[in-house]
Amino acid sequence: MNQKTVSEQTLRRLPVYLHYLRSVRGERECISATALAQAFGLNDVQVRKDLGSVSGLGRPKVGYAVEELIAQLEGFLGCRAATSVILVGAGHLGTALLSYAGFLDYGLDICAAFDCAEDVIGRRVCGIPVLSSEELEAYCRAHCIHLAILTVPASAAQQMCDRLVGCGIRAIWNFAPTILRAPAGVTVENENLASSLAVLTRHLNEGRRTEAGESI
Amino acid sequence: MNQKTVSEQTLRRLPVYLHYLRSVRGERECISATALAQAFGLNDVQVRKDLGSVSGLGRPKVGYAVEELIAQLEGFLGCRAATSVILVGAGHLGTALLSYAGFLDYGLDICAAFDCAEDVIGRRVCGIPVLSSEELEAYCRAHCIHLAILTVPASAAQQMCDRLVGCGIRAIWNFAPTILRAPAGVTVENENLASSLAVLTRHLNEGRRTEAGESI
DNA sequence: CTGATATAAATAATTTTATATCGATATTTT
DNA sequence: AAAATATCGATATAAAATTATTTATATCAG
Repeated sequence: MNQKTVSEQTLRRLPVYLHYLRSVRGERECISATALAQAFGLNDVQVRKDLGSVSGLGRPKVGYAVEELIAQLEGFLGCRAATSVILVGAGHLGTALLSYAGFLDYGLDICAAFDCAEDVIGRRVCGIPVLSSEELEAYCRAHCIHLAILTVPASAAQQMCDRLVGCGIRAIWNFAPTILRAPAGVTVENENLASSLAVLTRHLNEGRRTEAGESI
Repeated sequence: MNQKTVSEQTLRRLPVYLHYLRSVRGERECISATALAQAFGLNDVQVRKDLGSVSGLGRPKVGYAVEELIAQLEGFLGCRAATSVILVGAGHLGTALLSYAGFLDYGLDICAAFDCAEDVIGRRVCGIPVLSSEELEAYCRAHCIHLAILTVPASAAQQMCDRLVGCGIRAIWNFAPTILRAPAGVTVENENLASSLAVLTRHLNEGRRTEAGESI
């Protein structure tokens, strides 16, 4: 079994490779690490190392068999057995995520959404039922849900986080612009838009500064 | 001038500090790096180092003056002078972002959205006008736009990226699940949901494996 | 004024991540 | 069949980031 410990950075790149490989499947039988690296603007050795941690059957002069690699990545990332997940907060962003079909490709099956607004409860968004948040605890326990997507307003996030932890959730994907405090054993992944933004605006400002001269 | 080069990891944390500081402003005059670290589950030295790269006026036994620190972070991150930005693709996700008020806090001013669907063109979402994508080039040049948020379907992303580059955009915030190829000088920040997801599901699976025993 | 204490700042050590180098191997060309 | 070439895999090196340790300093209680 190839269950090596993969670094976090590598782990984050693997789904990116997978997505690309899926897009070229059929077009080509094999692909080299060099070609992959070029497609992403990465170092080829890095790609090889990343792939090596889940596969290890690249052939010199040829590369990796696309289908085989896809299968291995899917296996490693757990895209085969779908994980059931709930979404809490069926507002704009929540709805956007519900209607994003791509999740299933990565083994995520959103089975229900929860909200507290009367006018959305009982409706379906892309086939996914929106339930009253009062049913949250009962539903999670009954369906053994361990992963939740949190898209409520920042003001309600921590309170909802506590409720989720209370009913057995072990991982929370937080889209609310707040830092959540959760006990050890519960992972919180903050999808922090402000962070990405900081990187972009720095680039813009650097460009401007260089443009302006700044000669000695 | 404190214009040191800040590492990317640090840069990504700064907006998080800023957000937290804003939430406690008024409540307290000063705050220590230790307290900040605890709030985020980070190492206190790291917080101090991060803050040191933009500020450097913490006082022993007291910490940092909240208001002063906010001002310095805002200055450094460029939250003062708002950057004009356009959003391309007014679908679910696009609308969610348009209605997310928080961007202005980080100096982002979404001044227009573009789409090609007849039924949304001409409408306003949260006060922001949705224009026809045919007007894209003219608008960007007329308003000197350099930053674009891309929320079109993956299939249209690369093509739209090329158009944006063509009309002077220098930074693209890509939400489409594709890798974009852009010339040097144009930064593309991919908001990659699949990567975050990989981290979460690994945690879930690790938990399950440990739970199951795995004794020798 | 003095000493205890909390905290910042500086420095060092560790860990993680990325890149470069090199030999081995399969494929293609001659 | 032999040589050339592209590529993998492993190892080594370098860079970056995080964490630990130490030192210095400001505040507060007595």
